[in-house]
Amino acid sequence: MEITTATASFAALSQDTRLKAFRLLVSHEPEGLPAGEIARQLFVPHNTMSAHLAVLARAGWVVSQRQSRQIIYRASLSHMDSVIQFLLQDCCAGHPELCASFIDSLSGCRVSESAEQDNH
Amino acid sequence: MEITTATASFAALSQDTRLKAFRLLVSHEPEGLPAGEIARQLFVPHNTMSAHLAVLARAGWVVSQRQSRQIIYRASLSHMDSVIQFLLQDCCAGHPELCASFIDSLSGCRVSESAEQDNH
DNA sequence: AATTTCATCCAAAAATCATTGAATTATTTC
DNA sequence: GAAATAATTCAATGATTTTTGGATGAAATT
Repeated sequence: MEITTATASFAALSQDTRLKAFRLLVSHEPEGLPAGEIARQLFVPHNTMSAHLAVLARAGWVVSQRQSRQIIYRASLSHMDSVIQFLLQDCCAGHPELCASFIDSLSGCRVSESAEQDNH
Repeated sequence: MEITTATASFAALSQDTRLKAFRLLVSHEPEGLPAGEIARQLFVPHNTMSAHLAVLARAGWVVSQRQSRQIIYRASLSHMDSVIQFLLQDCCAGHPELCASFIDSLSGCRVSESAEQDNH
């Protein structure tokens, strides 16, 4: 990942409404939510929300798809994965012990019941 | 992690010089680097760098410690861990399959030789 | 084809952030 | 204690971002 891609990604999540919108979309995977519904749930005017969603989309955090009159937004979990990889990169090379403790802290997340495939 | 802590954290890394400084410090763990040295390596005036380091410190990405005339900065790997946890949080609850693929992608990071302890 | 609904685009004002010369503080050295 | 070194703080300017009223676009309904 390029450094400019990374700064743009962080900038996109550096704003309250946008971070909340992204998290909302993560919690609504994989169905997604229409723009207006996101605005409603976050108590933000639609045009303001639209501007924020455009920033998130430009940065790669969300993808959108028209569905009749609505535009459905979805979180891009693969982008999230890329950003996390980027952060850990230098660390894993020089300090594998952090990666170890990090994997430990993820161990609460078991993959037993749901085994779905996802393609975004 | 509070949402305002999270937005402040992302804002701190949303600027080229600051992101580079943080990565530089990650790659210099655990010794750290003095402020002036960071400024020199990134070709930034010291007062500009000082302002950026203050932002990183306020957000929790770095910690500093005076050592005679210099102020040594170090990356806070534990803060990085917290931010990543925050990002994955909603995901692990609802979509454990992403965490799985994420753990997979970390598997290249072996912890065999270095087994140091770290306390920040 | 006019109306309604859902959403984006435009443009301008307000707010926030980045940069840097000059001044200041803290520490060591002579 | 004066000079030198390392870094921060101050203040002012320039640049970017956020917000939103109003206009426009795209699809469905009548």
